[in-house]
Amino acid sequence: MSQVRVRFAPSPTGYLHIGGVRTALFNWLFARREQGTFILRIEDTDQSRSTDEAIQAILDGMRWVGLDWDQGPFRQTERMDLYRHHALQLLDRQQAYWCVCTAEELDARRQEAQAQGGQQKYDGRCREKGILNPSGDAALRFRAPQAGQTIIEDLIKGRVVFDNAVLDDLIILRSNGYPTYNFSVVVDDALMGITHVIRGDDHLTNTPRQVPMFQALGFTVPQFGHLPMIMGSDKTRLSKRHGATSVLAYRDMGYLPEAMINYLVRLGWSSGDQEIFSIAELVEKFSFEHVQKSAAVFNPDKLLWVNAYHIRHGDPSRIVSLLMPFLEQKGFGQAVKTTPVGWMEQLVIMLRERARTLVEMAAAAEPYLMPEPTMEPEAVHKFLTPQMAPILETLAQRFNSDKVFSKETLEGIFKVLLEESGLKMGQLAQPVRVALTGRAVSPGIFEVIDLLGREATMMRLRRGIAVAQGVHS
RNA sequence: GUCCCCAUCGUCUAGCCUGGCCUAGGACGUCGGCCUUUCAAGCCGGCAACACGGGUUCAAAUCCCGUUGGGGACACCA
Repeated sequence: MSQVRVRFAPSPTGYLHIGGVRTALFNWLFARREQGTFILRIEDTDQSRSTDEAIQAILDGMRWVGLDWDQGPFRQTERMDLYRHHALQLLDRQQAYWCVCTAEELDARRQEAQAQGGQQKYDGRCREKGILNPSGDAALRFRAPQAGQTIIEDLIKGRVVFDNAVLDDLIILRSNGYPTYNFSVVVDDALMGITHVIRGDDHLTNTPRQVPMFQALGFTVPQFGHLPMIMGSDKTRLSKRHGATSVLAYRDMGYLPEAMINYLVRLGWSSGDQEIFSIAELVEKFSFEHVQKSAAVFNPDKLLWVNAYHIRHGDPSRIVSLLMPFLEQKGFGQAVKTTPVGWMEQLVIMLRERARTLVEMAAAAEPYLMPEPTMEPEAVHKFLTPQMAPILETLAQRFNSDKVFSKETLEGIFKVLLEESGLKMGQLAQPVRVALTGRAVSPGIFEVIDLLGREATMMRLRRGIAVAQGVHS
């Protein structure tokens, strides 16, 4: 049984795009499922566009979503000798030839052909020149087959047939000595023993160009699987216009990596009616059989829902640690450090029902992390009225004299007071809520009291009473 | 322009390969209700799709052909 070897091969020309993450994910899932090897390769042969920052962003993004690689990251610029060696080998075998047409000439001819509506491919004028030692700048071209067909048995699309007549004599070595994409991929995929090339279907038409190169080089042709693309709401290729497309932007917006993975995998893949998956479940269930052939529209609303689900059902201690950077950003770093872990977990459990992102959760956490939470003016105006002051005072006294200060006894105190005063639950709970949190919206009032504990509850209640009495309003 | 891919609710999809169980299922969103101390969460329900036209067949969302529509590729970018 031959071991599965797959790769993710991004070019470092910008941040890591979520479309790229999905491609990486499918490769990773397949590798893990088959207990194969997942390789990370950086395709940086375009010197003018590749940057070190982009490489860093790719690695950071991959690490954040948890797609760990078994080999690499390899950089193509460190493997130049390999490409040159194999290109020259093709030259020796006359499967490649030197072309002395300049980029400008080619450009002009292409435009002319386009104007006349003709085929936009290299006219082959250097094909039979037999140039052996080009004097000036020259590029090496692959002699592509012009007869017959190239047939791809795609893992996702099925059988795809191309007439070789449409094949161009691609440049494989630029005049600056650098290999071009279609050639370096072939050499690397072959040398790295890649068994399955899983990539976006924008590469489908590159496949018949690459297959003859594998053959000319004497390499085994790998299997191919072309994933449908992700599109924006207007059905055009997903780009910045549609919103954030960098994975790290989603991290910063408070999305969980597992939610990102869960959402992305469902974009083009399914397992019956199931919507929520753990990573382990995905590894167990993933297969190309259920990968969709058609493109999918990215839906931020559903991603948000998936994220909220994972926040609600995730391990609280994990959510606490993921939440930490957002709390630090708000200046609560110190406050949290001196807070017991168990208390933080309770806070998260209390807040998770109404937070769709970690950013929302951090905002909701504020009143509980500061000794004197800021009071929303409208909430104060509406609920902390002078006539509420005596009732709150009574409540405070009874709370204070309560021996155990537990959720149950406090609820009892509340009930008795409601009966005595004739107030409805909402009429009492809202003022208390504003006194304790400064807001008109919060988790259940007894949960809040329970989390705050006697001391903080009493302090805040007193402050609320003062506000209600008009000490400042 | 040439080549290639694709086509089920607004969106993600199940079903299609191996026609009948489909009055087309689920999810997001949306609308209405329940629950309720606010807001959520949860629960119940509504609206909403087989692109079109021909075949094949007793029977087609499912098979075949065409049309239309969408996407992708045609660089000394990847």
